[in-house]
Amino acid sequence: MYRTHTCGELNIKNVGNQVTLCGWVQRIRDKGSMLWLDLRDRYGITQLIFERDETINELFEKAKSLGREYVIQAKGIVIERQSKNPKMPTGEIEIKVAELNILNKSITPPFTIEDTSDGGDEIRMKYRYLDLRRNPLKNNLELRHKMGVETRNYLNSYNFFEIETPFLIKSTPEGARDFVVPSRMNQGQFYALPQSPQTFKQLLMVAGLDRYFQIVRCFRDEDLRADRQPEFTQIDCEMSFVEQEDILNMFEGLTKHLFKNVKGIDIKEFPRMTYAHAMKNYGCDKPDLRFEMKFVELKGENAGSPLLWRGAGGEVFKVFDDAELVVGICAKGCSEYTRKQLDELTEFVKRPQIGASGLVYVKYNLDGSIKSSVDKFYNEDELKKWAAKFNAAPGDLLLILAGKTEKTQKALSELRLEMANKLGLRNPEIYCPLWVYDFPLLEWDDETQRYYAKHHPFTSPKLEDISLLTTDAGKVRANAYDIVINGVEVGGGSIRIHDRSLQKQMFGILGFTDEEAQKQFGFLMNAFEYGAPPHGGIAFGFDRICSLFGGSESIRDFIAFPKNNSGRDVMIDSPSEISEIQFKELGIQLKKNNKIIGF
RNA sequence: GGUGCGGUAGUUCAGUUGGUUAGAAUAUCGGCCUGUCACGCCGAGGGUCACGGGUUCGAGUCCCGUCCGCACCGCCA
Repeated sequence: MYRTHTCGELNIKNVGNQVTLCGWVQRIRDKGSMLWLDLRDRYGITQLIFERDETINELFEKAKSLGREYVIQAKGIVIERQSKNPKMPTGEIEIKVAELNILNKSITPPFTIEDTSDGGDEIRMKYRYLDLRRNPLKNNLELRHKMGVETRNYLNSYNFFEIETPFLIKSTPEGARDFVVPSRMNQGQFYALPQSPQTFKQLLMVAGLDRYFQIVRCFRDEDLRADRQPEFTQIDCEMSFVEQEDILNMFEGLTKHLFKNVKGIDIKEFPRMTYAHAMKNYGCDKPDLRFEMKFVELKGENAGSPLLWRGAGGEVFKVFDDAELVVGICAKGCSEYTRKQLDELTEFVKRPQIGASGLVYVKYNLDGSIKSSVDKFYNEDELKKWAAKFNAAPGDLLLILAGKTEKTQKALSELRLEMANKLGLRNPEIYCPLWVYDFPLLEWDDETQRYYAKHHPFTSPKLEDISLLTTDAGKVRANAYDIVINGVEVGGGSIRIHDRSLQKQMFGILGFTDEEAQKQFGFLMNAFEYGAPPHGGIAFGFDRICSLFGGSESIRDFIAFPKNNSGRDVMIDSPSEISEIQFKELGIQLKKNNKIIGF
């Protein structure tokens, strides 16, 4: 037996016990004639003590020879410490070692294995197996494990079957780029890795399995971000004989179950908000509801009585006059912002990524006076009317953008988050989930001059909008919904089409000929002819919800072996070239630097 | 595909207008230390300044290109 206990469990009650511990050398404190060693494993740290006068010389010298991250086995007796350390769970005891075995040596690690390591991202990624020894990463993986366990517990209790679906499937042109895998046995043909098990889970519904889930890897060959990996994990779910309401309730339940059982937090009923409402009030379809700061329109579809028509002295303020939308937010308590701070906010919205042309501010000062960047155009009375419209109090700052509706909403939405960051309103310990529903079914793409499915092509249109499909398809709303927490889209789904002719019509609207639709998705439409039940589902971004629960924005910290920005695994150095033989077996040639590789 | 920031000791970083032998902290190694727990004290070693080219009497520093990393935009049904 290698060990009798772990390094996290011994305490004052164990004093006198003979124990054997195994672990890694965290740190050695060598005081000359006595030496302490912190021994670490997954469960914690236990201090070992070696004393020159009381231990045989050979043992003491062996202890002195150890280095960081050596793997050792120590046998000894648990004793009470003379000076205790209340900061650690095992801080009242230490092990007086009688026998020490070096199970494996370690060269000096490239960075320190501490909670706050001295290593940067790059080096820690290269030695990921060392980084994972650190508590923060280890705790993240533990959180992820618990999330998986609780997800299975909940869904199992509601009769969901966990069913695996294939990874080697068929490439389809819609949506994200596929990762493709060449087939050796079918030369010239390729599998694709699934972007999601979408069609398979629908076929499971046709099969009558009724309730399915899978915690499953999905693959998308698109550019990466802090919250996007080429392979990522979804909690993928589908149910038969359900309406939207049933799905929302079931998976609001799952989310609450996870909060309760993993974080110990009780969450109230989730607010529900239409897509249109979210766009109008927050400028985006995944609003962060930890704070208000709702949009107020001074001009636009929802402005009510316009306040902008007359400028002071009869002058017309062209920027506002010509704008499709004039909309702002009220930043509480920010009227004292300096010129420099306001300039920084202006720079923020003018960055190319945001692209607003400028920022109008109105300071509602504590003394009740008003100072704005448009004083030339609007007198104090008019600006006070604006302030009233924003429900602003003395001490508040109005920030106003104008321009094309979509762009302006997006820019103000970014500004809203930025102001909330500055005001400390985005506490990662507070969770505000909500449902957003009634998404548009389709999105028009100017470049290709066609509609794309906003969710995916299997999403059903709302019954009352179906007549619009042939007349004004862009206006059709879908039975689609997202679950949003703290401004993060953690999941989304829809009620699916289960009728062959409607599915066929949908492909038609997306620009597929009947032949193309049949070739790509015939298997699904054929299945619909054999008694497909009404069904719908949802998929949660598992990595994202884990990182959210862990209070982090980056999903990489919640994946054991993630890829970097360019889709590389710098530890194993993939992707990598393959041999000439492999090319030949696959019947593939590659042209690289004007040289043909393969054959 | 695009924008921005970055690449200097094992590691994290500093490095002035372009000017002598490129520094600090930490890690490593050696010495001292009987209650440490971020131990302390003394000392030592450690550099292809990412790579290639250019400007210059002289480049870590300025210019161009390449590579790599991070964040973001496009993209991600």
